[in-house]
Amino acid sequence: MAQPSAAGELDAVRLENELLEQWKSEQAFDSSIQNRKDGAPFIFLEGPPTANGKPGIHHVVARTYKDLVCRWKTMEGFKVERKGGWDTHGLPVEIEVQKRLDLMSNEAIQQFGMDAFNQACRESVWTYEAAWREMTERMAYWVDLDNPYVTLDNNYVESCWWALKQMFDKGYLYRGHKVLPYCPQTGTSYSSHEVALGYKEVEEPSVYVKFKLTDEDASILAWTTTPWTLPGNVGLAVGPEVTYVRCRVKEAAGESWTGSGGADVGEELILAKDLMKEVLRHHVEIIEEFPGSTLVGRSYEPLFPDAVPRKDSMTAWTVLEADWVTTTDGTGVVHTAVMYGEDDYNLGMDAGLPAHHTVGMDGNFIEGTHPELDGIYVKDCDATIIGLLSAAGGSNGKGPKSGLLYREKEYSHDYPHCWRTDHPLLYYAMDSWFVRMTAVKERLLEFNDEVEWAPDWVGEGRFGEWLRNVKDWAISRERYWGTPLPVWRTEDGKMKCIGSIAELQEEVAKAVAAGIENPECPDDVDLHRPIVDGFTLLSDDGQPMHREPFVMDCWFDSGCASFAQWHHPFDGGEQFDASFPVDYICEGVDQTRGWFYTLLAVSTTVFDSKAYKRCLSLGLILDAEGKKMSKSRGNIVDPWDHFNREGADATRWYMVTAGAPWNPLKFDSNGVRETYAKMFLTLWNVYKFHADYAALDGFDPESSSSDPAQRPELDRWVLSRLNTVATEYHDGFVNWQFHKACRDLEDFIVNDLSNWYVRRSRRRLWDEAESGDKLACQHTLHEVLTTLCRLIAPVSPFMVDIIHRNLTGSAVHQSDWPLGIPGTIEGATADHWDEAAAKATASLPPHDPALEASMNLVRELAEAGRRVRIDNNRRQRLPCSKGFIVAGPDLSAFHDLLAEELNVEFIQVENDLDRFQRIELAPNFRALAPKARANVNDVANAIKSSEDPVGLLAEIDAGTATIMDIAIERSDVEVKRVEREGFAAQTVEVTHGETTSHVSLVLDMNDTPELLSKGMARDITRRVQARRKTLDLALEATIELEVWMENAPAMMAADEEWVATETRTAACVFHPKGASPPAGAERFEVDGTVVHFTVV
RNA sequence: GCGCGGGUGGCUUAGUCGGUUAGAGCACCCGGCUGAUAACCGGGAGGUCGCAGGUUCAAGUCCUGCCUCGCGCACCA
Repeated sequence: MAQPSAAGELDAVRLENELLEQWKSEQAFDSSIQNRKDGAPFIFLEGPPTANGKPGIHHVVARTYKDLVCRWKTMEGFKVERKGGWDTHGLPVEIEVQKRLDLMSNEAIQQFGMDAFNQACRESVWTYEAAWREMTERMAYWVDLDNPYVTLDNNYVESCWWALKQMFDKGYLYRGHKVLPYCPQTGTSYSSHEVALGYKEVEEPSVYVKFKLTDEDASILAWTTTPWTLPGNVGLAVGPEVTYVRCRVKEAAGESWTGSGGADVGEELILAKDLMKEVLRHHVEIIEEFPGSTLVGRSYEPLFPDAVPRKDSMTAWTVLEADWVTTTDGTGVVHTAVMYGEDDYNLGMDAGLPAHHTVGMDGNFIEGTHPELDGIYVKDCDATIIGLLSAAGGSNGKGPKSGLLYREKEYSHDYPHCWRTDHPLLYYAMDSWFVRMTAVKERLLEFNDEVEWAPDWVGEGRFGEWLRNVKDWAISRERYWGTPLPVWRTEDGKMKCIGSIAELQEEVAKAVAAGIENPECPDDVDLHRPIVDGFTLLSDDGQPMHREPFVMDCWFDSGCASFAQWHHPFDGGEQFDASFPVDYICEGVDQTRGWFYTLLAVSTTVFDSKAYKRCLSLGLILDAEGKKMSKSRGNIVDPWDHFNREGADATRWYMVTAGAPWNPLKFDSNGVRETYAKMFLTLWNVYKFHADYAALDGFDPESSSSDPAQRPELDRWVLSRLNTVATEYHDGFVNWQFHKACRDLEDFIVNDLSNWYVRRSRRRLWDEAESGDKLACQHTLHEVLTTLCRLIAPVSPFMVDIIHRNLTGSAVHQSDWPLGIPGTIEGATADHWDEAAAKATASLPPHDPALEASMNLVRELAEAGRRVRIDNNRRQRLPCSKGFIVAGPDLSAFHDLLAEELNVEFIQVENDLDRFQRIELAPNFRALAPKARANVNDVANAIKSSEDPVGLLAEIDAGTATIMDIAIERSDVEVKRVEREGFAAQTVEVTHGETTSHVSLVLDMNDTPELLSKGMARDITRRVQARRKTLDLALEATIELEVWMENAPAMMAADEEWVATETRTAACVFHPKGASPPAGAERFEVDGTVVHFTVV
């Protein structure tokens, strides 16, 4: 029944594609959850991607880690449901549609019709859904894409409304007028976490401008990097404590002065004393010094007299004081344009400056600002403004002959840009809605402390720092496609927040009853613009209320995912209660200010709870050169390149082993190939070795048995190694060290399993007769392979399922984790379970550390033997009569194995250590240093270079050894035994727990006729085998062999026979000396012997 | 500018409490081994451990400053 069939050649891509079909028809994903329906729940929450962009390799990375943990936990017995999700609202969608329909302004959209526009958005959302689905399925990310949560669904939106109403009722939601980063191209303001996405270094003209005082012939100098804000200037701010100077220009500027601006001799300028050197390009004399406070109240000439109406402001175009003014930049005087800077705005409101826009929402100067500027995009006006200022008398005609520009300087700094359109953002005063995050800061920090972050420094450092500086969340957008802000407002500011469709219907009915006309509001009313804009509600005092014309920041939508995915609180109450807060989320580190934050922000303000318990924050994906992958760079790696070449297994394994999950991953296509060749090919060949012989022999693991305790050392060794490696692997998973876990497991497969166990076991399976030894080997391979399959399954799910199915008849993804299934234990939760009970469910082979240590030594000795031969020029195939093992633990159980590996006739244990070894003493610095202090090096040298180490050691043991007045004790030195010169020997150092010992291997280099004959037989055999292979003969095919030799050792009959048997020769002829070989015979030469042979 | 994380042979990387020969893989060269795979084994070449100071008997490791890359922050006027 579970009898394996032969493996066949590996075609990873075909294998994976066929398996995908099988999984689909078996509903493997679904049953993997159903199998655990009684298990403790482990709650995963999928961060919703946007389906209107193509999935790239970085999505594969994130999905690998999501999938890995979910599969692992499932195997551990937990019930891990995985609802897919799609983020469907917001700017990315709108921009895509705007581009396609050529609607690059808000007017254009409104002309086109909001209704039609939103319909286009709704469709555009799914542009790449098929591509996402294909990628997701192909990489075997198991997630329920058939019942995903979708942020545009009415139910989802209704839950978001509900959440907003909770905030509203708690007083966290408020309407404000603030200066916000604003993008005129998209016509929307941004929240700080969106701004953070778009900082770019730019070089811009900065200008030093003269503000001519009205009552005397002097100008105050101020600096700005945004010349376009100058028409809006209505004030200057100085630090009251800062020392300013008034100085007079003594002589014209030097030749080196370039660029616009300047000053005449005799002109008087005012600026901070500290910044004179930095700013001034003229020789000046200081006329007076004074604190900023004496400047306060002075008035100056507006730069652009018609740009801002004074209205009733008493303080416009005067000097104000502000304590945040410093002398680190500029002139120590801050140009204040009320509407275009946060500080400016606050200062302006306090001081009563006129709040008047000189720039429209489209980013162009408003009519009436200045004839040369009106209607032009502000960022295109730098040169014009500089020109106007520089004219004689300046832009207002009241300045000095030299104009109002003192100096121009290119200035490079990081400036926020729109993360969608790449345009510079303008700080712009506007109406907006906020969530009062500052009110819950302490709670945010407390909840964050409870989250298990991987790596911890993202939580403590990066995210913690963000929370400690938390700002109120600007959640409204002047856009069309999104969750509408459910707040209705009267003209005089009375407000209602609607938290459900039912409530909306109720309010609409009320309004209709009061005679306000309204469209129908059915149960399935579409909760989008413009439908919701059409409803007019009634305030408690009988006034009409209109909806605030905003949509929500789309990050708010995804921040509601933990409950909105269940339509909480309207539906799915139990499901929500049982799954909040979630156990695990995993996204790129770029989500720190994105989803990681909004999830916590929403859960804190709505539920006063954290939203997730564990968060794996992944590093950025870079290209092979270490550059960020981006469409514009054209260095995006298409996952299909690898899915179709090395397969998803290798791609996933590569990603996990390439580095720690939180480190930036340099994605190297070669690395995927290497992983395929090393890890998966090796695994397949080990499996093939087992399966092919198992099929041949009709091996059935269930109908035969082999007591592990009775198996040969080699078997018990590999099983113990498996135990050790599996345990460490599991610990790695627990500690998020997936990379280390997988690297070690790969090393086990390649080194221990393939290169030692299988290599050493090959002949055991060639035996055609049934034997206990063969059975032991088959059972061992069976156990090792099935356990490996289960360990690898969460990371790379394909090949191991094929192997597991063929070996056991069951799917690996329905099987149990070899280290136990805590999820099935009575009373277990995702966080706690009975450790002892969990251990009892583990299924690992016996652990035998002593055996592992011995085998380790054996392997070292085998390697030492090869070194000895190379050092002594003795070819590997020529046997030695004796090999001596000097010192070390008892290895008699491995003598046969060693003899074969070393190609010696006989292993002898040498008890007289001094026959082949001598002693070396090495200083133990750690012990010596405290005693010898500064002399430690001299003492150490004396010990190292001792002429008579044996004598010295004897003195030390007798307690009479003294070097440089320091008594040397046994613990001050390490005794090393090394091979004596003149022998064909090598010494290896082995550590057995605390103690290290030195074991030497000595080979007897003397030849005998028997040895020479044997060696020659092996050489001939090896050449004939190679010939068989090139002739592509079947394994069981027999041949006819003829051999001619010159200058050869005499061949023993037994050796000639051995050649015949090994090479499956029916008729073997060794021609006598002197016979000449036919032309075309194979020829080779070894140690002076020339051999010809023919194979027929 | 401030904060975090890096910088180790051509490439990728390990390096614990500071301990004296800085370890591995890929690639390269030489040799060996193989009815064993795209393999394996041995050896070799290749390193100013970003730079400069400092602490120490001893620094890749600790301290200070600087350079550089990445990420994050922002009241930058």
